[in-house]
Amino acid sequence: MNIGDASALCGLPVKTIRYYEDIGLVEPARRDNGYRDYVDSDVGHLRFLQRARSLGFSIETCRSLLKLQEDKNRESAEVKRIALEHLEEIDHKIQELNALRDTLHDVIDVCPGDAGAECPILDELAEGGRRCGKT
Amino acid sequence: MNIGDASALCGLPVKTIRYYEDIGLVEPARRDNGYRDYVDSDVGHLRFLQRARSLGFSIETCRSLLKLQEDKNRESAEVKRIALEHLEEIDHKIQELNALRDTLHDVIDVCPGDAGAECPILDELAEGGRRCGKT
DNA sequence: TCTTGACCTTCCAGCAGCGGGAACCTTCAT
DNA sequence: ATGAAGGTTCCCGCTGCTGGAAGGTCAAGA
Repeated sequence: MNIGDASALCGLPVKTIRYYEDIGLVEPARRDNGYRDYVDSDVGHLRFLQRARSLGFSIETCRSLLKLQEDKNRESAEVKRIALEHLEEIDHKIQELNALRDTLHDVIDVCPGDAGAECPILDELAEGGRRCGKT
Repeated sequence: MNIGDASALCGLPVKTIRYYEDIGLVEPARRDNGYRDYVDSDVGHLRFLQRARSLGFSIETCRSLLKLQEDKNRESAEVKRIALEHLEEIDHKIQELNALRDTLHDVIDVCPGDAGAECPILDELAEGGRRCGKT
């Protein structure tokens, strides 16, 4: 099957699929005319990647997960470890964003938002009041 | 003052300061020897940028904010509008990450994490169960 | 005076994870 | 025969820096 069909089946853009081949993630056979020829297992891998990426796993982590999926001697503990590590990163990002959000919200709150030039937001940025997070 | 001193005062790496000059954010005078010469107002701008960036504003938004700070005819409403827009983006990201987190947590939860090869996480990625977010 | 070392300068390359577009080839339907 | 809709490679661009190479400058010590 051509790359366009594979794209339709896995939900990844053609460009992305070619990129994944470049970095050695899914390397399909080639036909005489030079066209890539995707078989079902290739599409399966692409779908796997699409889902893993949509869960926020990095490309390199996806590579590891794909290898684990192929490896029949794998231990689910290894997969779980990887996933937990990722979960922690996400939790960490959420924490950071929440702190950011609160700081931003506070400073926005005290801004009149009118036609005057007086602006606590700019003051905060310029002078860096004690309120600014990241102790 | 030299770039190293400016760096120490504003908390930005030397490389970053030079980059900000490249993109026209803070362009200090030069001395005869070619060295950049930062005055207090330059450092003020750098500190402003450091704080705005740490609040997650994009470089281009920082540029706008810096212009607004310079503009004595500004209206605080404009600043507030920009900040609110940014706040919404952050809220949006938080939503996404929370959804991600929940999905990930659910799938991790059912994985035994033992020495066996059986792994619901990989199954989920391969088959894409109904549980996978992003309707 | 010479040298050492810490600065400073420019430029070039690279990270993630693709997307856009040029320039070209292949296939298929009309 | 022709044109559209695929396919191919290649290279640049994005964000926001960061690292490194190759060199110029400056202050202090021997």
